[in-house]
Formats: sequence, C-alpha cells, structure tokens
Amino acid sequence: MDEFVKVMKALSDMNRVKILMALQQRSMCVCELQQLLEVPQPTVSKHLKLLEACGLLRRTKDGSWVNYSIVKGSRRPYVSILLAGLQHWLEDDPQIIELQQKLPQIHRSLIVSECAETEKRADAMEG
Amino acid sequence: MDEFVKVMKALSDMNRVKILMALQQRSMCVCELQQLLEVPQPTVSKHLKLLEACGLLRRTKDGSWVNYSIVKGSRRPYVSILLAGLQHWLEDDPQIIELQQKLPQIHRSLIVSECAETEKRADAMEG
DNA sequence: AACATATATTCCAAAAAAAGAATATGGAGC
DNA sequence: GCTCCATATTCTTTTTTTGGAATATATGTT
Repeated sequence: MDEFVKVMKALSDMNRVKILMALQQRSMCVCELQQLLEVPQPTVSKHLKLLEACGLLRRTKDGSWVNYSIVKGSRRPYVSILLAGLQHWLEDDPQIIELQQKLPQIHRSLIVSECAETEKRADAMEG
Repeated sequence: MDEFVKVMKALSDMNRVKILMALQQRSMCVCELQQLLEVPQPTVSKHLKLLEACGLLRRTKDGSWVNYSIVKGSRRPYVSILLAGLQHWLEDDPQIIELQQKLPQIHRSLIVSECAETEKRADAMEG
C-alpha cells in the first residue's frame, strides 16, 4: 500500500509525467530532459531521483552523463500497466503533443551550441 | 494532463485509496466510512469531497445520510481502468485485507450502539 | 594540476496538502 | 418551534512538496 501510494505520488506531478512520457520514446540524460522541460537542472535531477526511488526509472552512467530509462518488467504489476496506460491516456494531451514535437530536436550537444550562439551574439554586441 | 494529475493525486493518499476499495464492495455513507477508517468525521468528509471533485465518486442523499458510490463508466478511460486495477493490485495488501474483514461489521447504526455501550459502561462505573 | 561540463546535493523560501477543533447546515422527529 | 443526528465547512496549525540559488561531486580535457 505504501509503495503503491508512493508510485501514485510520483505520477501526480506534471513534470514527472512529462519525463516518463519522454523516456518512453527513448532514454535520455539529465541535460536533454532539462532542455525538453525548460526547467532548471536541479529540478530535473530531483524529479529523476524521486522517480528512480519508487522504481519507475533506472540510471546508467555514460562518461560524465547519466542516462535515465524506464524500468521494464517491474516486479510490481501496476507499474508496467500504468506506464503503458500513460501512453494512450495522454496521447491527445496538448502538452504531451508539444513535448513529442520537441523531442526530435533534443540532443546532448544542444546546450553547448546554444551557449556558443549566445556567446557569438554577445561578441557581436560588444564589437 | 491537469485532470490526470488530479486523479493521481487523489490516489496518492492511503485513506482515499481505502475509501475507494471499500466503496467498490458497496456504497456507504460518511458515518460508515468513518467507522471503517477510524478517523474523525471531518477528515472523511474532506477526502470524499476531493474524490467527488475529480470524478471518482458520486453522492446521493438518503434522508439525512449521504451515500457515496464509485462512478462507473467515467468519460475518462483511465478512471475505470485504475479503479478496476486497484482491486487486484492491492488484494494482498495487509491493510486492505484488514479493511475487508472489518467491512461486514460496519453498519449505519453501529455508532449509535457503540455510544449506547459506552453509556452503559459509564453508568456501570458511576453506580 | 587547473579547468570545463554534467550531475547531485544542500539549504532556504513558497506553496500545497493534511489533520484537528470548532462551528455551521440541513433533514427527521417531537 | 426545538432538538438530535449526519454531514459539511471554516479556521488554524503542522507537515509535505516544490522550486530556486548556491554549492559540491565526478568525469573528461588540456
């Protein structure tokens, strides 16, 4: 019961639902999710920690990146059912549609190039 | 999305989950649920109000009693699925088992007779 | 070693949720 | 009308959750 309630609590936040929906398309690292959700990095990390703590996500390291992915075949029956359910329960949701349109444009390097762009612009203004 | 998150929030409280499980056996009034959960009456009323507000329960009046019952065939697909899911996801849960054992002993009149018992005992102590 | 990048953690303030006590409403019966 | 009972609401306090800023860790690069 306690575990179940914890999972429900995990699903009762919009950012976390978005994270789960996104990760069902493909695994992602923190900085990709940060771009997708447009929230500060610590916020993303904290949500991910909670989702991992209740068995919805797992993390694997890749260099200095950390990839998060959906846990398949959880020992709790409702976890798989809920995750699968999310897919069609929210497929018509405007925010999820927007998320999915944005998804293909998200890459690890994007933050870097954005910074580069910003610097270029800053340089241009100075010069 | 907002609606979905609201429903998840509704399910992320132990008392509310208990209420839903109990009402799937049979409809009940507030005072019955109060006996079942062993929490103050205003607490029960507030949880019921929240569950009604997000479309999980409906209320019907019967004299001065108010019966709450599960909403069947909600227009939101996930509502029916989640309610049905609760049944077997939590069937082995100790707290739910205890709840179900207690359920047959719950009646509208029980509070009254308990008061009577208490009074009898009080009388006995005084005499 | 110094530095940059990716991520995690801590600390603090704001907001939301929950419980409890007291009170209000509303119907039933006298 | 008044009184009793079932339920709802309000108000206050406490706890939990959330977000933001700053800082820490860890890995890779030069």
